[in-house]
Amino acid sequence: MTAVDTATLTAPATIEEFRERLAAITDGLPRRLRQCADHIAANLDRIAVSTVAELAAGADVPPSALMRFCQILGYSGFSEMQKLFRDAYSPGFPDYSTRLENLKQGGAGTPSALLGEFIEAGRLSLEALAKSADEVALAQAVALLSAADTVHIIGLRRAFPVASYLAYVFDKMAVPAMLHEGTGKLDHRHALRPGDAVLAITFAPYSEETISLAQDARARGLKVVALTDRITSPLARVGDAILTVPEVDFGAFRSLSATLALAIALAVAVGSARG
Amino acid sequence: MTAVDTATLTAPATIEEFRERLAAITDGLPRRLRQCADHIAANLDRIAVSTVAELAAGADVPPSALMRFCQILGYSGFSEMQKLFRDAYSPGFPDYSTRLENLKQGGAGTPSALLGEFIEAGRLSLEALAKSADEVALAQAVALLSAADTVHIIGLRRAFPVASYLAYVFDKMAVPAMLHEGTGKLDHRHALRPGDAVLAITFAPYSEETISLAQDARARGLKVVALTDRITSPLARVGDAILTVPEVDFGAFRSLSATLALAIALAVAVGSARG
DNA sequence: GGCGTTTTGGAATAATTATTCCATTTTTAC
DNA sequence: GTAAAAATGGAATAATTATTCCAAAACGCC
Repeated sequence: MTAVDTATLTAPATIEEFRERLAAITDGLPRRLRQCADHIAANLDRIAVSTVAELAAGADVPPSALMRFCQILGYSGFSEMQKLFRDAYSPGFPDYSTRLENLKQGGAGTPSALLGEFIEAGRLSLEALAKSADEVALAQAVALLSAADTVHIIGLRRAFPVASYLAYVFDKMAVPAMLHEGTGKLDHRHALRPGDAVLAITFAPYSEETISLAQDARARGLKVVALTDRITSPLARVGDAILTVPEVDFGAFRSLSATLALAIALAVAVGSARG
Repeated sequence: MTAVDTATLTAPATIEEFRERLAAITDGLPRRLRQCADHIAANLDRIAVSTVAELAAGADVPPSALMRFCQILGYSGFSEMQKLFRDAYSPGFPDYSTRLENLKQGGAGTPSALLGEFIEAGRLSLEALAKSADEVALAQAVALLSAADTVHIIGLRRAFPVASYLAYVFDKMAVPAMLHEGTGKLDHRHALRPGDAVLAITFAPYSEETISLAQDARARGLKVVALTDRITSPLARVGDAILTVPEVDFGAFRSLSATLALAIALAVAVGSARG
């Protein structure tokens, strides 16, 4: 047997474990078995509703290779593995996908097709956010902003809609907040006072004004909450709490669905925390 | 045979048809078969991943009763019926829902729970948009705005983020556009010139300024595209093209996911149509 | 209450699908 | 280049699962 059989003893019991195991063993697998791994990884969602023969055909291997693969993963066979996916199967239901197909069918570039793409991008972003959201960072951010006197919100360009919605929600919830828009090239920096906090939002390509304001606030000892796209963003270096949001772009534009969901949750949580 | 067999000839080919058929025949079915219908209706989402025996057990009937039921619906047997559900199965990622549960588990009111709710609201909105989007109205709206000289965008309060994102996208795509924000109570109404078009956005409770601007534009012979929540909205009366978007609220705040998806699709389509 | 009709349950069978096994090929190590 | 080890494909078999069929039960009608 291969070096892999150290892993043979325990079969993954959740989809998450399954993913990890898959990633861990894929390298160092012989050709046919790797084809299995690749195809399985790319079609996790179809395992629940496929037969050995179908999956094997998709991976372009004989059924027996796929059986071996299941056993390497630690299962007694395909059926046992499939059970995991059948139990976890959640209905991403129904006509939704059919309808999406219809929308896209008009052909690339038609308004309906574009709409279909943006809907899809939004949905993927939300799902990714559900999976990746950092609960600890979110709690931190809520704590920082709840303790602040005034919340200063800054987000320009593509981040501006988010900033303005935050300002709206804070206003409705009676949280003292100020929206910094670059109108008239004034940066209203003097409005930052000790005890305040800054909520800064920016995505690649990062806007300088936003980063500069955040740095400035930091230097003056104010707390900074960063809402950005990656942990490697320049904003992440100056934030006391870092919230990252995975947004799926379609074409040049991002959907903002995930970003807004996170932003509202943050704002509402802060609003309730302040009573 | 029963009175039902008039329907026997054609088997439902989509989930939607299946639903209708089910509803249509359930009354007037003998006891065991009705149990099948009820259980199937309540577990549509598990058909793809279940066996005859499992479903029969769930409905508390012998397998043969379930087989008969499938045939009454017009299928050759269970397998053929199941195929419909296996094919239509849309990849709603397996652990997405698990993770959502985890987020919500923190307890009502915690930041994570809120985030979970907003993600869910966003996703539902997007799905509803996919199902309800009016392709004809969208095409009309694109045509109107593409033909305009300048596009005037107005959306206040909760609609403002949408308006500002539209302004951003139009700018990036070199479409002449002007964002009307209420700054300083100026309404810049004189900026509306013959040949321009207005893109107005408002949701209940509808903002007067937006409606007033739209009416004014209409009176002057400009084309008006309305982006709103219902067909009965006051904005719908003054629009040359009406786009409605079903948004799921959570608490007092709406997710905007669906609205933004529609808005970007519209903007990008207009951008490409203009060259 | 008896007779024709419909419905029912379960056992028998057919079809499909998973799994094993081993002869053959390919790779690896020397 | 050769021998040992690993990987492979496919045919044979086992297991599961779907489907049919029919005797028995329930029902409706007169």
